[in-house]
Amino acid sequence: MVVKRNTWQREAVREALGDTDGFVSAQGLHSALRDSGSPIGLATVYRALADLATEGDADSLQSLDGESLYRACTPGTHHHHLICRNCGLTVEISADPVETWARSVAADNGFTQAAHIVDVFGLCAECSRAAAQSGTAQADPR
Amino acid sequence: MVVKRNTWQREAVREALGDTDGFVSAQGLHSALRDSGSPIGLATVYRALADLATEGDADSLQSLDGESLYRACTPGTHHHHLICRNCGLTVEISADPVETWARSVAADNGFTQAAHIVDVFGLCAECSRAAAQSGTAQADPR
DNA sequence: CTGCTTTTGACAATCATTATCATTATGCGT
DNA sequence: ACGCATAATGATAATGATTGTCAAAAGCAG
Repeated sequence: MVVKRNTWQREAVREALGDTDGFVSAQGLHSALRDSGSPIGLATVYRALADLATEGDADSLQSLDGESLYRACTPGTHHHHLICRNCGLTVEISADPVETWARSVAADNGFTQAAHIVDVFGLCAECSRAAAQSGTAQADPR
Repeated sequence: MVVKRNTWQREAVREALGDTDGFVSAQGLHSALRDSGSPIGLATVYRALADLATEGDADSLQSLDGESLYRACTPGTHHHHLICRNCGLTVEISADPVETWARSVAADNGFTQAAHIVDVFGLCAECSRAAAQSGTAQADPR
């Protein structure tokens, strides 16, 4: 691969990722695109996502059950997420204290080009209530 | 499952995990045990590891290529990692400011049972130097 | 020791992701 | 605008880690 070409598929992925608010799995993004009428292939979504990640236009992290999740990464707006592990509700949160902490910790250890993954999972107010009522407040994170 | 039983297999896994210094994949631990003469089964290693993780005796994180890595975890010590995305060097970091921040952010939004993912990626001192010299500071994590 | 129940372990099943490879389409030179 | 070299696509097979299954083999209480 010496020259990179522009295809509508790549753009579609980029756009779909941008339209999504929280995190999406590659598979999820693929079916979303399919539902929107795009006959895009699964492998292509994976490739596009990987490219976006390498170019810095997307962030990737691993979900608790091993899926790779992606999110659009608008340069300039850096924020994190508070995610309900039951209903999937996602709240954007800013984490200024964490930003500075991450930078200093990295610097203290001689690391450069520090990026960080910071996300908080929990049960949102509603799901907390539901869980508390249903006897077993046992919420298996898996 | 009402009663938990003690088997030599479970102990073997616990011990093997303790003897290992860094992180091990389930598969890696399994073959290590096999090499040591234990005729333990792969599925059992997975189960034991999962149990240890739920009991808080082990930490688990996902490697960059999707494997689940485990490590012995002294109960009570909660910490995060600073990982070199080039050579894989891992430094344990404590993140007290982040802990409190995570809790308060979660509480502010009505979330309960907050867990968090906090990991910092970067280039360690050595790799930074190497990258700076080799013209293209492009380090593909994959 | 006996019996009931958990645990094991070999193997099949699953799931996400990656490789394959023939086909299509893009970008550049003309 | 046309054609060509070649990168990109996409259907599908392959891979690899993890989990489910279930009969057989322990553990533990009495």
